[in-house]
This record gives sequence, C-alpha cells and structure tokens, in this order.
Amino acid sequence: MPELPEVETTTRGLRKEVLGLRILDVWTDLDTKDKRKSDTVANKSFFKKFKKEVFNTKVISVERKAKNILINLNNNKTILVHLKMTGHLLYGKYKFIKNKWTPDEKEGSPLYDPYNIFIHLVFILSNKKHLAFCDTRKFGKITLLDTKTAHDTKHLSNLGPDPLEKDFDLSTLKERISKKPNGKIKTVLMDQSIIAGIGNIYSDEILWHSSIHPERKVSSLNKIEISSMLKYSKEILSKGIDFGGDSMSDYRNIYGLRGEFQMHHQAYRRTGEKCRMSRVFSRGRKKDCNGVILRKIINGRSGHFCNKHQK
DNA sequence: TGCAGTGTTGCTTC
DNA sequence: CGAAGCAACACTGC
Repeated sequence: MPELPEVETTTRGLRKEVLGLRILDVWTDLDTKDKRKSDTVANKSFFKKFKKEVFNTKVISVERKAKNILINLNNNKTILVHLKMTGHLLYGKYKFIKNKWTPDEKEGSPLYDPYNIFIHLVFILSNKKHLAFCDTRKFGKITLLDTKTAHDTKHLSNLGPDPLEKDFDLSTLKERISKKPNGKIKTVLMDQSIIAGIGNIYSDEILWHSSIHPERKVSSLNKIEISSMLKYSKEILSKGIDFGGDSMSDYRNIYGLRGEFQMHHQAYRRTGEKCRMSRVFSRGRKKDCNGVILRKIINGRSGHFCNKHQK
C-alpha cells in the first residue's frame, strides 16, 4: 500500500542503513516479455546493462519524489524504485537456498511477519548485507536514470507538487485541483499529475477529516472546504509518517516490521462501522455524528466515507 | 470452491 | 483532448 508515508518511511530507513555502501552484485529472477517493462530490470537485457552500470558504485544519497524512491550513486546514475501495490525494499542478511532468498535468522534478520516473501531482486552490499526487493504481484518498477536528468524523464516529469512541501499552500492546492473542475474530489486527490503522493487510503482519510463527500465535484468546493483539505492533507500524511506507515495490508519497513497507521483509520476499510466524528460545541458540549461508514466504488477504486457528516 | 477484492499506474478505448 | 475501463500479477478472505 505504499503511498507517500510508506515510501517516506522506506526512504528514511535506506538513508540510515545504506548510505556509503557499495553495490557488489545484483541478482534477479525477473524476466518478462511485457513491452511496458522493457526499460526496467524485469527485462533481461535491460538487467544486464543495469548490473554492469551499478557494479561497484557507492550510494551517496537517497531521496523521495512522490511515491518514487531515488537512490543516487557515485557514477552520476540513479536507481529509481516504484513500489506500486505490493513492493517492499528490505534490508538485512539473506541466504540463498534452493533458488530462493530467505532472511538469515542467525545473522539477526528475523523471518518477517506471517506473510510469504517474494524476493525478486537482491543488491549485495559491501557490508555483506543485502537490500532485497520483494514484490508479490510484480507490479513494481526498478530502473536506472542519469542523476542529472532523472527529474525530466517520463517517470518523474508529470508529477504535481507534494502536500508536505513547505510552499504547498492554499493557493497551490486551489490552483492544482482547478485543473480538473469536473472531477470527483477523491479521484483528483489521487491524480499524481495534480498532487503527488496521495493514494486510496489517505484520500479516504483526508476527506473524512475534511467532512467532504468523495464524489463532490471539484468546482463545487468552497474556500473553507479547500482549506480543510489542505490542513488535513498535511496533517494526515505527517501522521502516517509518524506511525511508520500503514500496514493494514502488506507494507513493511526495511526491517520487515509493520507500521501502525492502520490503527488510526477513521474511514478506510471501516465499512458498516460507526462513524467516530464528533463535533465540539461551546462550553465543551460534544455531539456524536452517529453516521455509518459506507463503501462505494468511485472511478474504479473503493471509497469509504461517512453517510452523514461528509457532504 | 470460486470469485471478488487488493495499496498503483499506464495503455487502450470511446 | 479527457475520462473511464482494464490489464499487469498473485494472494487473501468470504
């Protein structure tokens, strides 16, 4: 479920563990004929070039751009990783047994949570540890770019600003969403070319806190509502990072451990449960919403929202 | 058992 | 051009 907070959590982990290390080798079992993946490591001939180019390079910095992870190397190349639906980057000591990579418990890399790990690519690092790319559904993308022009490539050039950027303010949000006046707000919040980093979970949460129905047309939103979305976009995404990401499904940090944002969902996957919104009036009097969380497919994604307070 | 549902994105179709 | 549908893949849960 990697959205901005999960990708940021992984990026911070990498920054802590792999800066300064060299890449001594790369292994993969990916091999697809899918033309859309011809410029990624899933393509055999691309992987050959990739392996040659990253051989013996040193990791000098790690950054995040929207939901992309950029690992900058000392040869002016950048490894770009997009986790898509089920991708993880895991750091630790692994062993290769029976054609499969497994965490080496003797070396302090415990078997991760009760889910099967599908390691499809492994970087062998100069400290004898590994950076493993684990991706059940194999949607993930790993490619190599020139550092200097990385942001001008098709992978990154069409991304809108990220709500956690300091200068992302009310006028930025207004200007960005106004590009899709007829769009449903949930869909527009998730459109990476409009605003980058928000996906299905966080859009549901942001709209619940903002008391806005996910199907509201952008052009119908007033200034107060847009301010509210701005406030909660920053607040909820930051909270997601503070809790180490959302592991309701299979996201894990680089140590294979769960984040905890799923314990703080108010809307996402709470279908049929009672809405927890309550309004506080003067003299501390509180009024509960008493609504129920509904689930509805909105432009192909399942949206969760309160039938009462989200208007 | 079988099928609907799953965090993302990008290509195809209308 | 823009919006919607669907495909990429493999597993989980009802």
